[in-house]
This record gives sequence, C-alpha cells and structure tokens, in this order.
Amino acid sequence: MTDTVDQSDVQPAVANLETIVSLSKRRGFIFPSSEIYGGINAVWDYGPLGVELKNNVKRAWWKAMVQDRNDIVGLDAGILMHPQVWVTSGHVGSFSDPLVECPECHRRYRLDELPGTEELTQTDLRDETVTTRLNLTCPNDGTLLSPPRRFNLMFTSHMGPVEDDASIVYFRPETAQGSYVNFKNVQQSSRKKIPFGIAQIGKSFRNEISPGNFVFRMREFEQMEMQYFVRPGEAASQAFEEWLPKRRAWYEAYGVTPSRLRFREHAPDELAHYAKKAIDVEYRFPFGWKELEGIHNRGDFDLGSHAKASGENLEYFDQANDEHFIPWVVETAAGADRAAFTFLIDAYREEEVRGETRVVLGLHPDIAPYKVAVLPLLKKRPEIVELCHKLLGDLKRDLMAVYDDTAAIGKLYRRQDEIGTPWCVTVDVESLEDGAVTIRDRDSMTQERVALDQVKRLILDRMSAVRP
RNA sequence: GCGGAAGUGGCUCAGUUGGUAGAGCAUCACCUUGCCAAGGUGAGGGUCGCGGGUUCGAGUCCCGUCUUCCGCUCCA
Repeated sequence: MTDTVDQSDVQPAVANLETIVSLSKRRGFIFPSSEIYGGINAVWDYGPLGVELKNNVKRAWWKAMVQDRNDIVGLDAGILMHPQVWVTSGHVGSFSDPLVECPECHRRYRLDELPGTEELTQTDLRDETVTTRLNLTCPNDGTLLSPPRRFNLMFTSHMGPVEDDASIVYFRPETAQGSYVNFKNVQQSSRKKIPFGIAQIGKSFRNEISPGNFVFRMREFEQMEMQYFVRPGEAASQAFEEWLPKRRAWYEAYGVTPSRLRFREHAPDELAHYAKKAIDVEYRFPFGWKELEGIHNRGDFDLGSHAKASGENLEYFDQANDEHFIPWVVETAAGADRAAFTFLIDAYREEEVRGETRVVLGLHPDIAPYKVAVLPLLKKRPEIVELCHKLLGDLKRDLMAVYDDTAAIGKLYRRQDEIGTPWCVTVDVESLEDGAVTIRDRDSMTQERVALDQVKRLILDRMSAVRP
C-alpha cells in the first residue's frame, strides 16, 4: 500500500519553515506560547487569523466525517477520565518507555531496545536490578548502565485536594478512549447499527521527548479522531482499505498538492501496542515526509480490554444474524494542528507581479480565515465609507468579512492576498451612483462589476461551488 | 536527554579592539494619489532572552538558566 513516490515528481514546498513561522507571527496566525516569559517549549498559541483557520479545518473535517454521513455520530468526551482507562488502554504500561542512562557519557537508551533484552518481561523492565543482573553496559563506552527509570509520555495531575497515588489523573494522550468507553452509550442512544463510527475533536497531551518543527509536534495538541466499529476480521480489513483513499482525498479536496501526499505503511516492529495494521497519510513538509494522519486497524484490543477490565459487557448484538460479538475498530486519527499547518504551508506561494513579489495564501475558501474584505477606494469620502460598512454588516451575517482602509487600494489587496482572503469588494465613487461594486479575485486578480445586492449571493454561490 | 549553532525594536538583520543601540521592511498620523505593496513629512516602538559575575563601564568577556534551530530517539 505504501506509495512508491518518484521524488522527481514531488513538488517541493515553496515556503521554508522560517517563512511560515515569520508570516504566522507577523500576521497573527500562530504565536509562541507565553512569549513575554521567554516562551514555553512545544506549545503554540493561535492568533486571530490562526483560530479562524483552525476552526475552519475542524469544521471541514466534521462535515466530511459527521455531517456528510449517515453512519457516524459525534462525541465530546472529557480530557480527564478515570485513571483505570489508561491502565486498560495500555498507556500506563506501554506508553512509558523504560529509560537507562550511562553515568559516564550520559547517553540514554530505551532498555527494551538494548541488545540482550529480547527475553525480558514487563516486570523485568521495571526491575531496578535488571541492569546489574544482566550486566548491561553502555554501547558507547561500556560503562554499567543506570537502573531503568520510567518515562511516561502522559501528563499527570491530581484530582481533589490530596496529592497521593489514589487521586492521580492523566491528561488524555488520545481522544479515542473517550469513544471506546462511551461505545454503549452512543450506540444505544443513537440506535446505530454496525458498521458505524464515533467522531471526536479535542485536545490531547503528550510529554514528548523531542517536540519541535513549529506546530508539527507539540506537547498540547488537538486531534480529530474517528473510531469506526465493524464486524470482526475481514470486515475490518475491508473498512480499513476503504478509509485510506477517503482520508487522503479529504486533504486534496481542500487544496493540498496531491504530489506532496503519500501513504506509508508501518512495519510490524513499529506498530503501536494496539494496532494490527497501520498506514499513515504523510505530507512532504520542508523537514521531510511526516505523518499527518494515522489509519489503524485496532482490532478488538480496546473494547475487549475495557470489557474485561470494567466487567461491562461491550458486545454488540447483531439481530439479523443472531450473533454477539465485540466489534473491531478502524481508526482514523488526524492532527488538527498538523492539518492546519499543512493547509497553511501548502497554500503559500510567491508570484512576480510588475517586478515585485506578491505573497499569496491560496487557501480553499472554506479554510481561509476571512472570506471577503470590504475596501473603500477613497476613504476620504464619508459616503463611500458608510456604504462599505453597510455592505460589511450585511456580509457579516453569513460570512467572516473584514474592513480595511489604512492604505492605498493596491496595498490593501496585497494584505488580503497574504492572509488568503479569496475575494475583495471595492466600493468607489461610481458605486454611489450605480449601486455596483468591484469584486476582485485573489488568484486571478481579475475584477468584475456586481450590483451591491448581489455581492453576498455571488460569494456564497462560489463557495458552495467549490465545497467538497 | 546528548553533540553542534543561535537568541538585538512586529519581521529580517547590522553593531568595529567592551564606552550606556542602528537600518530596511512593517505599524500609526497627516499631505498627495486614486484599482493592484506610489511619493513626501512625521511619530510610536528595543536596554540587546533571563539571572549572576568581571570591569570605572558590557549587546560586545565569563558562568548559569530558558528558548529556538540542525543532527540521534517517538507519533497526531
């Protein structure tokens, strides 16, 4: 399933990372968190334009996954859950890497990846004497390694006033578990029959060892995950194969350059603890091919584990076939921040216009922060400004629209180009007499004269026409 | 976490052998122009990531710390 991509065919990203980081800050898409205190590693804040962009991305995903379908419903579970959820899910055990350190050179290793540890059990991996018992030494300089120390990728806190082990809670490292523990609630209340799915968008937290690359890997991030419950076995494999092209097509439908997308299948040894099969949708970032979204066949690992641990019967009754079974899960797990980042960087382009560089974010209208900008050709004429605001007010009832008059018209257009606004409406002197305005297109830079009362209709129609 | 580089106004940078900060762009105001980043005048904005040290005096040297970027480990 992994693509064999001809590298010569791949369009490299126009923008490098610095360009996007700079634009993001300058125009108000994304800021470093807590910047006045020197920043905090791996957290970024979305500014006025960024929050619009990201909301639009989430809305587009929700449309594709919930609104457009009859077999998927939404859910918004809490970030904090019963701690047992994460024991059962395997995150307390498997999501923690047993790390050992060389006292001499301070290199760190995952204990279970060192030679000679192949036979070790989970208990061994937590045994403080394991390194001395097996005489495990540093591959670099041969020094006896430190006892294993658990490094769990989950953030923890304490619920209630007493900070003891009994009150520990975890910040969820994925939204999926909320869907699993609510499986019966959702299935029964929505009366969905298998196959059906639960979609969720929300914040997750991972104490990553090495975050970075702007918003690509953050410690606090937002996921868009969908759990699709199907009959065990072959039906799951089939559903898995069906979701692959759908999810890739979603990115393309909103404008991502197709040659910068590819599939990559996980090798057996890199599969997560829950996965039977996993294929990533990857994007060609300036820093290489990286995962945008993971599509996983999770089998009955999650529902099965939760049924056993909780004592709840999580079987589904298939009345038509008179069968009871624990459904298998096919998961599509996308990153909202990564998707927003991808749309942003993929849309960036620079053009030569009259010997000068025009920066354009060629964002899909549904993704663009503002759909339309209202601009006066002459801000000195009160009648023109007044007409602008009247039009703006009307547009704002249905669209994200913005007004700007702090520069000459050419500059106003360029500003909107740089933040991806698809259309600009310009009110001039003639508008006062003929009741018509100019609509200017971001990509073609062409203009057309339109009656005032037709402006909103026209823009809404154009948006509808290009909507997936 | 380890090795390497860097941290100066919103952005991109300059800052000579240490003497109390500059430019371009951006922003704002006014004048002018009036459909694709025009011109003019002027203004605001930094104490040089943070803390400490050396020195009569540090952006410029030393130590610590935080952050970012590039290579090793993991994932949305």
